Amino acid sequence: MVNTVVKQTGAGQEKAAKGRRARGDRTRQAILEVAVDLASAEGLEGLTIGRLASELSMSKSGLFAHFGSKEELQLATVEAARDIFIREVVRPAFAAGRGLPRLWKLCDVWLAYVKGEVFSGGCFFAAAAAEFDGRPGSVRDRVAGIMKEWLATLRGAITEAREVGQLDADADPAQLAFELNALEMGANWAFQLYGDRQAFSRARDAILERLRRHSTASGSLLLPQAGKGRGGRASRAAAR
Amino acid sequence: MVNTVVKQTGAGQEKAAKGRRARGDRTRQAILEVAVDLASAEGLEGLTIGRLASELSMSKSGLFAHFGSKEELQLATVEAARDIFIREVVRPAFAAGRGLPRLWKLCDVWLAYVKGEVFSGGCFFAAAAAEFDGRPGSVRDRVAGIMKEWLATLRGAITEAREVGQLDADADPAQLAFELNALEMGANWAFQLYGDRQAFSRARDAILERLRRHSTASGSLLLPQAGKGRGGRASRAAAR
DNA sequence: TTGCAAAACGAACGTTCGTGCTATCTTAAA
DNA sequence: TTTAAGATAGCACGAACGTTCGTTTTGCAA
Repeated sequence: MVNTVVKQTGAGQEKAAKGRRARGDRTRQAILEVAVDLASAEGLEGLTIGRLASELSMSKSGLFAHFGSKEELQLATVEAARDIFIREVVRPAFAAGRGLPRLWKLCDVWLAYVKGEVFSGGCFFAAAAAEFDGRPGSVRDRVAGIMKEWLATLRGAITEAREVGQLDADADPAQLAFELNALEMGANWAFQLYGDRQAFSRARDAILERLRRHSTASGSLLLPQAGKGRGGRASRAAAR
Repeated sequence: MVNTVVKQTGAGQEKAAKGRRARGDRTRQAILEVAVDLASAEGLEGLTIGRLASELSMSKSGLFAHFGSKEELQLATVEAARDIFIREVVRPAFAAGRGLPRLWKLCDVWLAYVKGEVFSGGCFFAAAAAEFDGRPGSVRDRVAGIMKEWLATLRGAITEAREVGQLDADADPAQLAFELNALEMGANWAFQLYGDRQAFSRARDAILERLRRHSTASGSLLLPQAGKGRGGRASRAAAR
């Protein structure tokens, strides 16, 4: 039953199965993989050690030993979610050129990250922030810190876009970042609560409108044309 | 200990203390008053019968008898929150004239409702929606229904404003309602997580910009002037 | 082959959860 | 003054929670 979690493969697995310790690390990672998905759907508090253990067909105590406390498990889960977020959203967006293309990509990939159900409960951090915003503690602090990172990333791309003359000088980075983030989270909210996929095209349209409004002549050429792309049903039907 | 909750006042109390039943109803209401505030801060699931009972200095079983199940308690709490929301937000906004004034008032009063901490955990429904969006059941359905009512109220005001020529004909009510709601919830999010009061002026500015963008010449006269009103510190310092 | 530390287990701890059952108190009506 | 219904309390339940403990299994190193 132990090896239900971590199969002792012969060789050629990503990280060579070197020592006893490595085995433990792989189990830990396997636990967190499930924990992250479970927590995004049922909340970090609803993420129960017993539930998690039975989901992985291992004992509560064996699982518990990896973390030492529920709070540590929650923190590790948050950290694992951050890794996934960076891999799925931040890194791909940074493949785009500095400034406006990157800013737009950040927003576009974020919407895809929710739409594609990278986490089955939508944006992990939107859920965690709502759950912990009223409970002081290390989990809350970490979640708040990560969302600050995200806002800083948006602000950074906006500032760059201004510096290279793609956005007007009167575009306030903090204000614009607030609005873009709010529209993204609004799409997440509508999709989670109503399964409303149209929310993504609404958010997309609103964001593009926002960006165009502050774009210089050279900047606006870097944005997708209206009615194109991953838009709603209507825009696809009207295209061509 | 009974009368810790409902004091047996002589007379002149709002509803005359008529019968045994009326007394129970008043206790029920007193329970819900506390329940709503507790739930907005700690969540509808974190709202515990034992905790609620000790908060009211009454027994678990005595309190429990009023509802029969936790789910019924949650539903009653949601309903009580809706009553408060209607009293604090919808009703005041409907005092404003039909169309654009009412639409703006809806947004403005909503921001005040969060800023003024009508519920100590911020917008009750934003919290409840985030908590229950992944758990099917009657609570989720009711919360989703109430938020649909709110969006419909926004859409209704937008449609009215269009009909009386205050908003452009090309302003899509569903799209605009989505954006206004997203910006409001964004302010709630920033305030809950960071205590950031500036978020209110950011949301206010963004909403006004949205409304002005779609306003006709006659409509724009009905909106507050830029940089005036309950804005942030900066706008107050710059005024006059 | 044996030794030994890491990993996982199983059982139990004390607490809290939601939920019943029954007795007692309060009070309008008879 | 008696009666009966409604409101509340007291107590107990089974389950699940996070956590601790001692033991067993596992697999590299000597």
